[in-house]
Amino acid sequence: MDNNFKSYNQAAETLKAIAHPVRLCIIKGLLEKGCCNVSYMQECLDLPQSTVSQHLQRLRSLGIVETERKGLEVIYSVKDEKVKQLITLFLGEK
Amino acid sequence: MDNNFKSYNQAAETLKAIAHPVRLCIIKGLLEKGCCNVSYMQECLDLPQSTVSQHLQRLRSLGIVETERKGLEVIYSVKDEKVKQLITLFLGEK
DNA sequence: TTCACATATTCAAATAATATAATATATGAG
DNA sequence: CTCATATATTATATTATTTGAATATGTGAA
Repeated sequence: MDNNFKSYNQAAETLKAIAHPVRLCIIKGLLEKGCCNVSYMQECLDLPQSTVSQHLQRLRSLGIVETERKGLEVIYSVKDEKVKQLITLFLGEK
Repeated sequence: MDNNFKSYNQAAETLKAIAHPVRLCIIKGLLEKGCCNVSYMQECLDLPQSTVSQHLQRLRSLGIVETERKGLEVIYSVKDEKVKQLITLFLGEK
């Protein structure tokens, strides 16, 4: 049981970002669909636009998801491989 | 992107319990050592007894760790297999 | 029983996370 | 340029988490 504060803090930060039902749903959905724009997620989740956007920014700031602009839309997809594995582990296949 | 609230909430609850530097350290330490009493963890972590105990109770209430009393001491160990895999994934081998 | 030790629980204060309305920015069409 | 649409940011109120001192409980020894 060592004192590697930094790695524990870093792992905790990533896990906290994932540990929310809406963000789990976003990540799972992105994995199933491959990628997705914000409006579509917003419809599926039935949440205010700013709520969805803030969840997405949180995931993006940690490198969990990445974005690509396509005209007016911003397309999100899951980037972090460990997170992909984690979701498979906790939310089943696909 | 379905609406399986229940499973997302349940997964989020477990992940939230893990997503804290102290609790990560506890779980990692338990995995490395196999099992451990509270006083030892308290020393390693250099935190007040009630703080450590509260973190442990949170992990225990979700079935992430389990306990066995041995005289005055209570021995903790990691019970949840998915959590073991998650820790290996995020905090390296062992 | 009484005592010492190990652990658990309660309470209160401090801090962090969440949700949403309002506002701002970016892009493409006309 | 102006407008409409898609997305991001800010401000703030609400709620949840974390912490540690104080207190309580459980166990074994004498």
